[in-house]
Amino acid sequence: MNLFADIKSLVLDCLDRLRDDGALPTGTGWENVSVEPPRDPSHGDMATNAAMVLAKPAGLQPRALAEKLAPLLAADPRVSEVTVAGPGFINLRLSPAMWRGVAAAAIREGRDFGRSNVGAGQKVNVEYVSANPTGPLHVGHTRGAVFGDALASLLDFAGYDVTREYYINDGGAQVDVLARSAYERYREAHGLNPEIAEGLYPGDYLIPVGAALKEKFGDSLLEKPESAWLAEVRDFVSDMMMEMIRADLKALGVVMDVFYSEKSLYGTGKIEATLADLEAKGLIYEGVLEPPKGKLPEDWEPRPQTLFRSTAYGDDVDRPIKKSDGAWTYFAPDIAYHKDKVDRGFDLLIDVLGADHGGYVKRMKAAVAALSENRVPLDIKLCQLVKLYKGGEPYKMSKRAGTFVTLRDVVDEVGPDVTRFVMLTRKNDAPLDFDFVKALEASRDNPVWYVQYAHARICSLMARAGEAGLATDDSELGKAALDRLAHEAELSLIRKLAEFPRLVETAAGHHEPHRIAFYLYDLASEFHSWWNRGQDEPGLRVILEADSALSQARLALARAVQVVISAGLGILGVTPMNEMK
RNA sequence: GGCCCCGUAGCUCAGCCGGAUAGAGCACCGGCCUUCUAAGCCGAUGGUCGCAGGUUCGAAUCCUGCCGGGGUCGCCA
Repeated sequence: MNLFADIKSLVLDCLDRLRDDGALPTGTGWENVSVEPPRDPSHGDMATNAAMVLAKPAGLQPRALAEKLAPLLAADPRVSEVTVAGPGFINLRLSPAMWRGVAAAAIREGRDFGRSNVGAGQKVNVEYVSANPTGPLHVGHTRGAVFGDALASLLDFAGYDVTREYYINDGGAQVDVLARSAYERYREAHGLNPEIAEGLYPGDYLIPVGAALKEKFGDSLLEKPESAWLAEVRDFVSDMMMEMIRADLKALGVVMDVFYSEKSLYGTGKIEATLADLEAKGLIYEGVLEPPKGKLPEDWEPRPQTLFRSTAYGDDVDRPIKKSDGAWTYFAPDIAYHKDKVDRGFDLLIDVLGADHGGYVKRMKAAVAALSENRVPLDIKLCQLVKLYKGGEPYKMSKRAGTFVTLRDVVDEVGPDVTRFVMLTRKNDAPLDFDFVKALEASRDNPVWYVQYAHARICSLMARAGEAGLATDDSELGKAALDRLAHEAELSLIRKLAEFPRLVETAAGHHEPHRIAFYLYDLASEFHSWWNRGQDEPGLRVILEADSALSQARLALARAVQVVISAGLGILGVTPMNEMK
């Protein structure tokens, strides 16, 4: 149930009637009309901007239009009061029963409360992590993993048909470097001194890989030229790296639907077909790029290359898809990969990338626009840097990789739930400070703790209520006399609950899962505040010996809060805690 | 130099496909609480929304320019 959506459709119905009566011109759409909680609650329960948005096409003053619309709205039994205010807002007050119905709906619908169908089953591909298979995932990947995963869940909750996908960059030069690095560890496993030359991967995580190579190949690769072992070692090692990465992701609770290998694009004609597609559209030509503006790189020289006319789709310059020696640039398989996504019938593509890929956005959007003939939108979400701290001090150590902090380091330190929540307490395009100490702190300024605490507190309350002889199962709570909830703090809490379905739609529409985290913090805050009133005013406590009907009603409200916290955390991939340890 | 992101209270940040008096936490200040239901609660102060223009009935939000911070910029992906 979504009360805001219900009232919005009421507003739209009334607008239709005004149009049918000739008060509004035919052909005008209602897409800019919104129904939302007013900033100042004293204005009412909900406000619509309909009169202001439609004043111009109607040829009326906003307030005059509002006066026409108001009586139609007031005639609806759900609406108890309508006022026209300010520049033309229409403020609605709903009957308290409507609001109480929200709590009942939350209990009835459980963790499906707030589920929406705005996505209308559209097929969305969310590509995230997509780290090179050359080592363990680090903190930066962790943020992308959490963000992408939460976004995917959010879209699913909002009615999209979501595919979670990982693109394995196993086709470029970096996997050759990986193979050479692992070969040195293989030699090391035979008691030889490894030569970790400049440019090779130095991390200790390759030592067991060297041992595995020894186990598989014995000494058969020693003393052989690189050409004899490179391909075999490369495949073996990148498979091992992917195993490790999958395990890392699993530790964080991330499970992909599809792992798509870059290598699989080669030798299948897919890249060539993509090129042919673009060529047929007149977007491929041989040319020489202008040098970059400003300071010229020292070794700049003009080179003829095969170029993609990305400027035809909003990019700043055309981009090379072949190097001057005729080999593909990394961009070519990436276009082919995105063409494959388009061909698989997705209605929307989302790529989650690190902020250092910012320069890549325009060309990829151009490519997808060209390939899909503007049918399939591509949204690229860039995740900014994570800065790690420990009690306010910068934290850089890693036991495993030596040079960078890994996903495992973080998860081992604070657990997957805290990792995930904290990573979502900032919007993706803002840098994130992650403090290992603060993340585990039991205080109000730690959002994870504060939200979990609210949930645990309710669990504890339910247990006590049971001991006090009150019914705590959903079917009984669903029958509670909610009309006993009359205190302002209680109604305000219910109104907060009612926002959740609307928030889900907004967050999904913006592709911004962090909004769920912020909402949960607000909700927890509101709940704790209500709860704490019982300290000073015993009459506001949930469990009241003298009034079991009221107790039951308050218990139902608490359950509704619990349900929404649980649903929200579910979207973020965080397990609600039943008790604080 | 081009492009992208960011700039909101002392600090950390929400809010941004235009809407009413710009919100939260921390810090600071003033009360309360010190076991009643779980690790405190209530309240006050605090803002030229980087600057300057523009569009609009209305701009933190959209457009242009500038300032400051970060990222990125042809055979690395």
